[in-house]
Amino acid sequence: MPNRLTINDIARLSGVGKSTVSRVLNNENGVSQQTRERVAAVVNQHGFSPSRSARAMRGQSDKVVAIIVTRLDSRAENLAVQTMLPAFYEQGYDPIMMESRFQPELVAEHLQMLSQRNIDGVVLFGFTGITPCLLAAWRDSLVVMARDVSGFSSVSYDDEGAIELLMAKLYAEGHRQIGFIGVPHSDVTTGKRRHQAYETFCRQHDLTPRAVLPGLGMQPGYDHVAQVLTPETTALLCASDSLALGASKYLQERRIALQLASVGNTSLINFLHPEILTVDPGYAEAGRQAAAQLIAQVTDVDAPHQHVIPARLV
Amino acid sequence: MPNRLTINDIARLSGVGKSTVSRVLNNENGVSQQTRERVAAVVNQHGFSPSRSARAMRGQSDKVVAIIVTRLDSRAENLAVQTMLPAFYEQGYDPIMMESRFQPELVAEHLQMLSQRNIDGVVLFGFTGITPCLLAAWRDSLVVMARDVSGFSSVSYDDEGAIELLMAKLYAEGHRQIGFIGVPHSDVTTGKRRHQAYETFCRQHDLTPRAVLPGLGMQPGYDHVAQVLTPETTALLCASDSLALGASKYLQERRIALQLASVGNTSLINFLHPEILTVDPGYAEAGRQAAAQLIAQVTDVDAPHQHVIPARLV
DNA sequence: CTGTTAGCGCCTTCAG
DNA sequence: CTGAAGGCGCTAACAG
Repeated sequence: MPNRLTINDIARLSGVGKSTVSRVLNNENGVSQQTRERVAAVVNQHGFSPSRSARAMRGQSDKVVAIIVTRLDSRAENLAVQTMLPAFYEQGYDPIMMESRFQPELVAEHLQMLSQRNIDGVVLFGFTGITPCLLAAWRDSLVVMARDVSGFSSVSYDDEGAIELLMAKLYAEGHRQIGFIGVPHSDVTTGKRRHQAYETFCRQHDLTPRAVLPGLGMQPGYDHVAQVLTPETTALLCASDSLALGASKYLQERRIALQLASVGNTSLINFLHPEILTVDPGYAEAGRQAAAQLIAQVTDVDAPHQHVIPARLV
Repeated sequence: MPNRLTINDIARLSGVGKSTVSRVLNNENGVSQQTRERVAAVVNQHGFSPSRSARAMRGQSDKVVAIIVTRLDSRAENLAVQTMLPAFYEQGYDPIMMESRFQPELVAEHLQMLSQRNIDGVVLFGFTGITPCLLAAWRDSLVVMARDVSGFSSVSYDDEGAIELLMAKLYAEGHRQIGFIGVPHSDVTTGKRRHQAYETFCRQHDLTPRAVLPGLGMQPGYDHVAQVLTPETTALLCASDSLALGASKYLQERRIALQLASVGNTSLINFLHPEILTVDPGYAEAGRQAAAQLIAQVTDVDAPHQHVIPARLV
């Protein structure tokens, strides 16, 4: 692993000056085809690669980005990160990872730490409590995931679309008593938007809404499903896969047969409960998009931009 | 986020030379208390932090490590990484993450990429197909997780101990017909060792072993449980939590009541199936240990070392 | 105790 | 088209 060769060695080995080697390395023009090939040969032969630190010191960019997830074991975020990583690597960026655990203070600490690293940019998975002022210093080099923070780039999911898709499908299948289990409105996206989309659909189709908003997680799902169930209920819409998991456990225990539907298409739920109707919020695409957007932004070819990923029934 | 101050600025601002500032920054001795405090004040006041690249170039390390997980959504690995990250950050190391997806070629590619990055060290979550020669170049700066590769540092789980713990408990509860569902022996740890520990316990306690080794994952668990069930079977031991999840789905569907036991204590399984007897292989501790070992090793205060984390009933 | 002087490996003028 | 010379921010000798 020691890459002890330097640009000087390569220069000597191929009988040219360092600047020429540098030009070849950076694909600059102003080098004869002959020389270029000769240098390239030596470079490849020795598996030489320029020192990133030296580069960084000269220019600016370290080519390092950070990805701050809420929890490492969030299935949804995993799916996004899974496409994000390769996208970054392809462009020569090294992604370092951090966990916020839904704590704004931890985000602050992490960003603090990152600012001492001369990081190029940050992808932050948003959650309740993230405020613009917390991120102020990063206006140009930050992409928020799953949430839109005014003034910042973001890649978010189509909450309304996802709910509409599911509701329309349930409705088409004949369901008229559809319960909803979600997240408090303090969570704008998973909470407020999804719930409102549900309410809206109910209103437009003359259905009686019955909703409960205990919050994210399996346990809340389990504990609170009962509250939206009436003897007539035939279907239940869940704002997230963890809620669906919890709710479905409850229903199974009570032997209550209900058509479940949920936002969030993960392998876990697909295996455990293939009967659940799910919609893919586009995690994979969101990951790619976030990486692309961040790179575009820090490479100065793009301005902050709000991007919404369309949902897709599966 | 631009840390535009340099050591020179600090020197000027506090009326000393750069070397003095450097000494203060690195807590070296040979600076009067007076001067030290004055410089420190200026540093804090301006929130100055030295450029990592410049430091790295001057011969110090980059303070960057890589963590190569098999899958970002492995619950077991998540738990280990969750403790590993803070451990690295505390020591000033930036962890970059990669996914191997159980493909040795991908590991090779990643290591290749890392060697051009002048990385300090690597934590690699092992799997079948990882050979010493693949890792040869990293002998001194690599820690393998969950597997021991001869000649390399490793942090592994106590496979035998975990199985014994579970079997002993099942036995103590009166179970005499205990099935086993595991992983082929090509996987030395989760596969061979756990299965053999099962066989050994059966032999020692005069039980009739009944095992099937379809491989990791929920689907294999679901598809193959039936093969180890007899009318007399009262308990089933699973080599991993995903197998347990699969098996338990099958049993639930068939309304077969069985005491399940499984290696792998994750919140998912604890919620979904609290009735399953689980043993914690010590993921959290393993993560801490791996980080500590890697740091000790690259700081040159330690030699490669095989570490085994004890299992613990929960 | 403290300042001065060299580079680390690279990119970037600037001459040739 | 190419090489020589500087300097990025920092640390490590070496002088005072």
